[in-house]
Amino acid sequence: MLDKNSAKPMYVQIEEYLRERIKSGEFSVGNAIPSERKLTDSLGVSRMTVRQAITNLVTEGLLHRERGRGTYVTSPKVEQTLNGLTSFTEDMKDRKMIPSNRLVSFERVVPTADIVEGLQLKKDDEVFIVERIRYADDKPMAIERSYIPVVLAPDLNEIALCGSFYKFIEDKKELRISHATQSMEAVLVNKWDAKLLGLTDPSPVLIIERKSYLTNGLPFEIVRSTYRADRYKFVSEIRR
Amino acid sequence: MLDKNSAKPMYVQIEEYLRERIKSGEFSVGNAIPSERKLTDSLGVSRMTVRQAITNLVTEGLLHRERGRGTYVTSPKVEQTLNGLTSFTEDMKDRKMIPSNRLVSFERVVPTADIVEGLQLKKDDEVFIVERIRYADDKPMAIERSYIPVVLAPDLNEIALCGSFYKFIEDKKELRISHATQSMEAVLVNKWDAKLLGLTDPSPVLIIERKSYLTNGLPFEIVRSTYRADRYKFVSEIRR
DNA sequence: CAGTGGTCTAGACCACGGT
DNA sequence: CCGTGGTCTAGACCACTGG
Repeated sequence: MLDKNSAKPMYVQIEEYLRERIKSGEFSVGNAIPSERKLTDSLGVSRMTVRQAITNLVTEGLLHRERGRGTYVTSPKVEQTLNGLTSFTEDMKDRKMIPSNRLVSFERVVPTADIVEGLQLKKDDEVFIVERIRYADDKPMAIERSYIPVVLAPDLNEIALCGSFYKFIEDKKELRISHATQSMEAVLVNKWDAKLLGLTDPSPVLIIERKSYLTNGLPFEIVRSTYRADRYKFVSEIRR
Repeated sequence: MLDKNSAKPMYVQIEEYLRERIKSGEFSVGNAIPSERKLTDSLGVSRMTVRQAITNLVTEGLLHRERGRGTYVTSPKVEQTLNGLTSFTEDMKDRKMIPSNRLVSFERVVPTADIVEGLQLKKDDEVFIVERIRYADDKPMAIERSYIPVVLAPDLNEIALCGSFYKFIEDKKELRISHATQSMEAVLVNKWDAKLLGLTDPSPVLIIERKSYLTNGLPFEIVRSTYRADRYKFVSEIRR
């Protein structure tokens, strides 16, 4: 069942073990899983190790603990992938749509003051500005403009942009992405964007600005997007 | 410094200790805090206890660990309160605006099928429907319609609605709130809502639907809101 | 190499819930 | 009362980063 010699830590194996039993219905929604001490015995590990696995699943929202009673299975979590920091590509795949995109422009310039401040740059530091139109199922979904400090990825080029930029940062540059702050508002589309998005008359659009950070606390990208409101609904999960 | 006999667990005291040193600048952004073993010695607790405190601060996003190097302070978290599951009242206070509201209607009815399904009700179960106009700085901000199962709070009345409904649920009813799922989209306002919100002509509004859950996995409230897009910007923080 | 975080053990006592 | 999760100890070995 569990492999003590595996490279996988025991607590990860225990997480998978519990996840499987829950998915299979052996431990069902609303009911308690075996107590920590029972799992300790049956799995042959120490209680702290069992607790580490359970704690992770509680943080994920799959289980919840009740002192003096037990540990229970919560809702089935349909929303699994809807959270988290994802790229446009991943986002559209989650929505069962086929993503594609067209590069409109790719420049290297000294940015305006708001970007300098937002990306915590020094005076005269350069950024790449990448402007793209994003499609879902071959219909325009959003206009996207990204600002990326040149110093973080001096070798960024149009080819690297074809794949996932997040993957590029994490794999090629050996930097780790931590989190992002995002703002969203609705406005009426302007004429220029309307043309690019294939909209007519007064149509609402969603303006999303996202700033992404590395684990060292430095911002590495600002993205400003304009989404067709008739095709895009933003879904999120909020923890108390 | 730390009080072993306090009702407060040691790891909570250690969290507070670290938070204070970070706020005071003694442990500053981008730099490492003392290693786990040094904290173990200087605080006179075991390493697992120190780790528990640090793990919580890492989950919060205040620290991040680097294997073989150390534990570092991340960005100052301006967004502190912008996340989390909050009520309209709390939300507006965060934005330095004064919230108020007008009760439009308060009914007790058997709801439509979508609400029955969304709240996992049985046939003929009743809900309260609370309709309110929400104001910020005395100007209309949103129209809000809440659906709450009668069975969860049979004594709900207009007075209880003056305060925080979340507090009512948690304190009076001894239920614990876990999380919520939320969707947000932009549309053009209809004539009726335009009148209530004081909008004219084609104006965009944000439609937000939130379903909130208890720790036992059951939904306890659905809220459908229509926000004036010209006055409301939705800000969130996303973790990878 | 010494120092760091990552994982794990085999116990312990506590506070709480239900019988 | 017993069983539950909550907290805590005093060690241990590992894998990784850096000088």
